[in-house]
Amino acid sequence: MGGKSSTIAELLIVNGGKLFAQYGFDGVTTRMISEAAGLTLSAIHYYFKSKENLYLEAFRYAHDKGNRIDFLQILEENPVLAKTKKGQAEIIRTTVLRYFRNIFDPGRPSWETSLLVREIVSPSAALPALAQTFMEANVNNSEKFCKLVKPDMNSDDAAIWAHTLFSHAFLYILAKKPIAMVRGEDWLNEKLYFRAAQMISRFMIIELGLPLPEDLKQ
Amino acid sequence: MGGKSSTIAELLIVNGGKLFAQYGFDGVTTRMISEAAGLTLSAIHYYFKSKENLYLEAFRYAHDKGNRIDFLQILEENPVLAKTKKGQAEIIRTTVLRYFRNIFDPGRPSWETSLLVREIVSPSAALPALAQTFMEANVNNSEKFCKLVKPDMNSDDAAIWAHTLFSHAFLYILAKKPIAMVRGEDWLNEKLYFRAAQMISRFMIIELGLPLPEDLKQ
DNA sequence: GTCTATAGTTTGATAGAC
DNA sequence: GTCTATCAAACTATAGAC
Repeated sequence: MGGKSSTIAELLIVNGGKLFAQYGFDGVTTRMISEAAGLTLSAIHYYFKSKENLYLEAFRYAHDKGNRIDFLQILEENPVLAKTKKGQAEIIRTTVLRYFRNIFDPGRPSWETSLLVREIVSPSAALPALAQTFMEANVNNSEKFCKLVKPDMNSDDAAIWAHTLFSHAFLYILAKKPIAMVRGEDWLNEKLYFRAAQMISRFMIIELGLPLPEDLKQ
Repeated sequence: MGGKSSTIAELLIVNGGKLFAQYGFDGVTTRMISEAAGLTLSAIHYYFKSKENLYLEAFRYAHDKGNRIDFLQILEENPVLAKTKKGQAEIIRTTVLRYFRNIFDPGRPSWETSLLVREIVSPSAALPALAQTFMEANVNNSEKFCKLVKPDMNSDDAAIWAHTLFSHAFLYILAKKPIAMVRGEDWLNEKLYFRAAQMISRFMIIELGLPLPEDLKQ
């Protein structure tokens, strides 16, 4: 039944999560996981009963570790910002930058994020949980912010607007290997993520008719 | 040895390709494919020797069927367009629209596109071929066009600029199911793709400092 | 060429010694 | 709790009848 904070259980969750994030549920065997953890196959079934159960626990682990970052969050921290157009633009710029920083922070193990994203691509029994929390917060809150700035905004357009941020992150998380093949191993570095964040926030700010901060002007 | 246009071989390729596109290589068994094709397991090994071989043939099939759509293509069709800023904006708008139309045309089986995209997410032995042709044409030609319009454009920024289009398509192809869960089954329809194409081309045109066509103004 | 039957592995999961 | 040994099922692939 997935011991809560047992060292061994967490060892299996982390090693399993890394492998699931990289190869997907079907691409990983229980033997691969137990070997990576320096244990035998039986350990998995002792702590988690089944492979699927281990996956769900790894997913929950990754899900709980993910920081909440969306447009409403910064608005909650500093409600005054929302009152001016300049402040609203600032919310966008800060959110996009935080979003990229959080996802691509090299000092933070990124398999948690990859696992969540891979669940979107290859849905399993864990998808409903992901849809209700992660996507709800990201997509729907973005839409709420969008309509707060521009009340007459079409609901579909608001979603597409938000996708500009998510789809870039989605691409950079999932297509790391092919991108490295085409553009070189070191291309997806911190500097590039910063430039991407700049361009994306520039678009999102202009699209909502807000004034562009000085440092985002071309 | 993959018979070139034998009806049975193509039947296996199409049925296998559809399943590979949906569940990935590891998520599909040879029995699933042969049953879907109304044949027995042996047919696969008779026509293609191995499961991996069938996958590679299905990938090649999907790859060959994919129409080339990139910014340089329209420029080749109508070289005069590139000479004015208005024409350059037109190239962007037309390319983005064609790109979305091609990918999301309901009258066209879309498993070919899904299979190519899934190869990006879960690379196999077929990735190098994909990287050298599909991605080369899409990403690099976009960069070339970008620099043609704006010669002093930073090379990294040009790539990020192009990713705006690709990442949206990437998201809508791969995240169909979770998006349907969050926003409803019918949300990703033709009308939405058209609106997405409008917003994306609006961004790409503005970002390059080109004049916005009348019908793209908000 | 397409089938049935089956070989040879690998998989997830279990039993039982310690 | 962790191991070795093993099971039953599913897998890819092959052999051989027709």
